[in-house]
Amino acid sequence: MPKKTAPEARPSRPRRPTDRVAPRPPAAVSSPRRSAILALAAQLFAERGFQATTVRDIADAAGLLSGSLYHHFDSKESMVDELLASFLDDLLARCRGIAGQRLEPREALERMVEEAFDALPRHRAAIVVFQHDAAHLARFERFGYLKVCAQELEDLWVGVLRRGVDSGDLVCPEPELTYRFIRDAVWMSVHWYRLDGALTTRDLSRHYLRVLVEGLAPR
Amino acid sequence: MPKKTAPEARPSRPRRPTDRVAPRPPAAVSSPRRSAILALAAQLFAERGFQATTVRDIADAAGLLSGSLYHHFDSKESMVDELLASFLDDLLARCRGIAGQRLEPREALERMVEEAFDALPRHRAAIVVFQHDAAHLARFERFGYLKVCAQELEDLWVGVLRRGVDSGDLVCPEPELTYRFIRDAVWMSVHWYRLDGALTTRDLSRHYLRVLVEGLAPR
DNA sequence: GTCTATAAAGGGATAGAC
DNA sequence: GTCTATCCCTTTATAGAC
Repeated sequence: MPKKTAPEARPSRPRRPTDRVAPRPPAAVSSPRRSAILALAAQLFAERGFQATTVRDIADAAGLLSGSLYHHFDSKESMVDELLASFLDDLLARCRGIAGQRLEPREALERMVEEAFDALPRHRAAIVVFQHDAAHLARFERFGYLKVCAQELEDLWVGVLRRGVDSGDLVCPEPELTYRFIRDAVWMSVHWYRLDGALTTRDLSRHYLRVLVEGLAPR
Repeated sequence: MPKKTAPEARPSRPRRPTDRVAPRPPAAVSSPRRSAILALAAQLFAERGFQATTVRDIADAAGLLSGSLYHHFDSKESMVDELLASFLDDLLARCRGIAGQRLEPREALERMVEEAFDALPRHRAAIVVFQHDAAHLARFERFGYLKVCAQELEDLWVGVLRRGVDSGDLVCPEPELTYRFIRDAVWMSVHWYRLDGALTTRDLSRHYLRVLVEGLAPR
């Protein structure tokens, strides 16, 4: 995979007219075929990582030749861009909703955790890709929003934790550290949680909240 | 990066005499130069991911041309192999030591968490690479040991948790789930923990143990 | 909307001179 | 132990026929 050309905002080859200037005139902005291809690409990105997935892999999965993909998408980057942006849009909207309701802090904490596990089945591939490839992608201008969104999420979470500390509802010495602790534990479950297993995402959120809120020491 | 040839146990090109049959006669098995190159490679793997790091990147960092790398190492794979194997050897030895001491379960839990944070500065690059690339590498025969080691680690941890439940020292409804919870929260910190920051790894382990053992609800 | 064919560049790895 | 030079393959992406 061409490390220097593929996921770069400014390709090193001479700029061509189609280089992300317009949404590529002939490509329908949205179609069932397009969505299906994106879903397949998302699955492959999640399984192998963005960089290890070639456009030929995607084309194979969709029953096309690689060149035909470019009728639907500008580039491999565009696909991962759409995938991540729509995930973050959805997640942020929901978290803003919860944080904005001014629930009791402990209730808000629970709702935030439940929300994350709830998103697992809907955004499985995007979550995996975000965890695996966001750090790399975020180095390119086009993906700058990844950092912005992550920061807003952190702010929403830390706000909830702080309110809990202020009200005496939660004991949490370092809200930023605690946020990372929760975030990492919760989102990493996407790597091993099986939709077809015995556990529902509700079971998972209940278990994680129990450990998180009650702790491992007997009360 | 040639997806099908690079990290594969059986390259698709015709098998050549040097294909991992012997440790490549002329290459010194260990030398300061070799170690220095491996350290540089490890850093690059951690920063960009194994696949996104080219042998030319590594050679540049070492002040060599790419061809010269092959005097020291068989392949890019061999480098990541050495990196991961030596990390896992060290970590497993220490965890076996702790688990084998038959400490009080709560004490053992604390020692295991401290051990993990302790390994952070020593094995920073390897931990990042393990998290980022192990799933992909483990699909190839050569890296089968990654799964074996991960399983042994899980067994050691779950053993400690189970003993805690049996003795009433810990409340932990699902030891496997709890292990994953702890593992993911602890090891993910490698992505944001800064050695040169205000927090020592000891601070980190204390904070995480507090949340984990005492919980966020006031006692 | 898909295919054929191919461009342009980068990838891992090798051989042999020095 | 490093360099020169290069092989051979894969990659993303394009152009134009159908």
